[in-house]
Amino acid sequence: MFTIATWNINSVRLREGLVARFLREEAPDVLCLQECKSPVDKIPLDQFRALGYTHVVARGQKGYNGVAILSRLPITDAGDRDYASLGHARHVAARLENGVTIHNMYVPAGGDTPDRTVNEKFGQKLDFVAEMRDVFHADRPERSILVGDLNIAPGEDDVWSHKQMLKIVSHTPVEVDHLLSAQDAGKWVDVTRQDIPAGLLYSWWSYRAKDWHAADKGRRLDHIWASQDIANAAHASRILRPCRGWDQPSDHVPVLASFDL
DNA sequence: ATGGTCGTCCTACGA
Repeated sequence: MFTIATWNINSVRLREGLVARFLREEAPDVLCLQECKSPVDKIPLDQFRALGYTHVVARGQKGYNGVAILSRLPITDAGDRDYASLGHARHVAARLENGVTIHNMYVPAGGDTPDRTVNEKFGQKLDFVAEMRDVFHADRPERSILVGDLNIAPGEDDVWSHKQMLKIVSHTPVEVDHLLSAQDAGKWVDVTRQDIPAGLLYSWWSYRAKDWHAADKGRRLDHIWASQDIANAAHASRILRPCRGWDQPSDHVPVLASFDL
């Protein structure tokens, strides 16, 4: 059995202490981070190594984006892909010794206006997810786990108000269609919803709310998917809402799952 | 309808 976690950390350098606290308290075998906002050689790894996370596979750039996989199990680098040819550090893959491949993804947020004719970023987001669909269609994933900040909340219970979110980037029908097509092309199973099928579920709350907890206008943007062949090994999914209340928090909280593999 | 908050790095820009 192993556990995997995904967390958009919104600067790993600023929140090194929060990552260390999470690793001490939850001790996942693998932690996938997004929005590290750091070149790989400036990620503060010493504290993570001291906690047992001695294996690291990462891609980074200065100031923006960046994905990292920290593991206390041995992993090897399984490459990356420049989805939508943006030149951004938004994907990296690693392989465990049991043959499981882990994809760590950070899908573009897509800007404020859900119209690619006036907002280039929205088009890039759709193109990114369409390329995910094409890649999974051409080469159907096996013994694979895909995690990350997909920046899309697909279900009605993945947002605080389905009706009020229909024209808000992250929950528009065209984005949801793209994401579900990518999921279907790879025969990916949404592990979090397999484990917790009913009810509101959020992994992100805006910094702009006066009282994020009271307003509770959240969205489930962070996901753990498993390929069909290993989906029945997944269990014990959790979303750690309390992390949003930590000092100087990320606007995202960790999502976890366990696999009997 | 609007403005609200962060992080990075220099002044906006992306989220």
